[in-house]
Amino acid sequence: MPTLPAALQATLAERSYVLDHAITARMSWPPSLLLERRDGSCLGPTGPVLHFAVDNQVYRQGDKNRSFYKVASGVVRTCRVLNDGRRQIDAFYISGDVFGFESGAEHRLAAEAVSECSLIAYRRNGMEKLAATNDQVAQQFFSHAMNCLERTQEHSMLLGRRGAVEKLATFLLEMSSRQPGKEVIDLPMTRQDIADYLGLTIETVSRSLSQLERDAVIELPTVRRVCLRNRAALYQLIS
Amino acid sequence: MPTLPAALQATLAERSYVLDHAITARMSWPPSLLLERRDGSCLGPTGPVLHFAVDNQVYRQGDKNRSFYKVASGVVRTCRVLNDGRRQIDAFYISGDVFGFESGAEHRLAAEAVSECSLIAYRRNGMEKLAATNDQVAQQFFSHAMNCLERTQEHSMLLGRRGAVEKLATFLLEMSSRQPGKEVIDLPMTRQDIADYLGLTIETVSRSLSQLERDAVIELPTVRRVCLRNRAALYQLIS
DNA sequence: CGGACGCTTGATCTTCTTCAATGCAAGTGG
DNA sequence: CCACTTGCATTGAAGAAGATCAAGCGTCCG
Repeated sequence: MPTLPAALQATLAERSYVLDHAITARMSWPPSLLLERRDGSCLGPTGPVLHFAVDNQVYRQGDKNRSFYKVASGVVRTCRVLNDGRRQIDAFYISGDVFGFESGAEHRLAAEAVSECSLIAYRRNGMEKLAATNDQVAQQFFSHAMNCLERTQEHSMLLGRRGAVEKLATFLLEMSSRQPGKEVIDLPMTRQDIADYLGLTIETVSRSLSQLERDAVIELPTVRRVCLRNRAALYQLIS
Repeated sequence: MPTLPAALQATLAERSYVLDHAITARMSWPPSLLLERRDGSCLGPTGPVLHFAVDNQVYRQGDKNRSFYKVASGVVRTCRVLNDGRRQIDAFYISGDVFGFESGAEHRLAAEAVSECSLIAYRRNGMEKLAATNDQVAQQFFSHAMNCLERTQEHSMLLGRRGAVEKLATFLLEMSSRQPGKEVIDLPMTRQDIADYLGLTIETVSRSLSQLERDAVIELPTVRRVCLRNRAALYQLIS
């Protein structure tokens, strides 16, 4: 998914929802949804643009499911936690991604700000009415659900059957594919977040990264920045 | 999900598709879809009833995605395998469940017969045309996709953050909920299948079951039959 | 400068896997 | 009907991967 030009980003922050993901919407993982027309008018009944500080919750597990959201800037994670504190992060969402799209009356996953971020809220019942009358919107919703499903299935394979280093390799390539063109990846999330996404501990994440650096597959110029030195090796790791 | 009366099962095998899952379709995991009208007429363009012997493949990873299927009898598994042979089973499908519902041009998961089974095939392009003109069908498809998504997300939590015994406890309760009323569960799949579903090895599955039996939580009258002696203990395990 | 926070690294421990042997039930052929 | 094979399943012992526990390090920020 192409990142938006800075000017457009700025406009976005000003509550003008000009986006053009029509082409990419169907094919790519990032759960993008075309919620705006080309002329900039809004397709559905939106709520306000919301701002969240790091680690603030957009909604909790069990919260009434009234809205879903599109990331205007920043990064969001969705996750589930067991009552003994173990956490599984389901996905990370970056600029342009849509999350919080669930069918039940309550959110089954929590959503939290990984970094400072702004979100556009979409009222769920409004959008559902819209989908009922607008086939294209309904199609978009369906498409979005299927994309999420396929990605989650892929994630299950990862969690169930891959070792620590393989998990990290997969993660890095996934992150890379979402910041295309860039050879140096920015990791907006903590090691704990990565660990909870991959079903590992922070220590194992750290060790696996060090391992990859020792093997000259990656470089870690700073702690939150990764340079993929040997993509082929990474691809081979995930076989 | 209620099992069908024997007479109805027989009729079904004769290519008459009288089913009535309308009420359960929206709420339960088993991915049920209402593909037949109450009067017995078929809602969409179906293919034939197909029969598969144990371990036969309904379709492979990469096969053209032309149909999806409803289980008339028997059990089916969907899975992905890595090229070194590691396998992750995504789900088991029993009588009444719909599987093979994907949006891409090719199947990303394989589907195989766990036991001898018969399936009703539905042509994908026909159903898509139908969905485009029939809102109720489109709604069913969407609903189905969301159900699958939620179940897969739950499964991710299991794979990433639960220990062996917890995994088994979850699995047994899940199986139990799909054979409601029965205190003795039939496991139609092998230990290897269970292992690949839970991200474990057969040995660990076996040991965990023995463990649970030693703790008087379950009983194993035969190797493929489990009796839940202490449901409360199982629920507590999954906390 | 000092503290807080997140990250790394090492040592040890646990859990699960791997390897190998045995058991058990169903099916086959003498 | 009974040996014999065959295909799961169980069990034990050894090993490995990852978790846990415990320092230390770096960087950011007051």
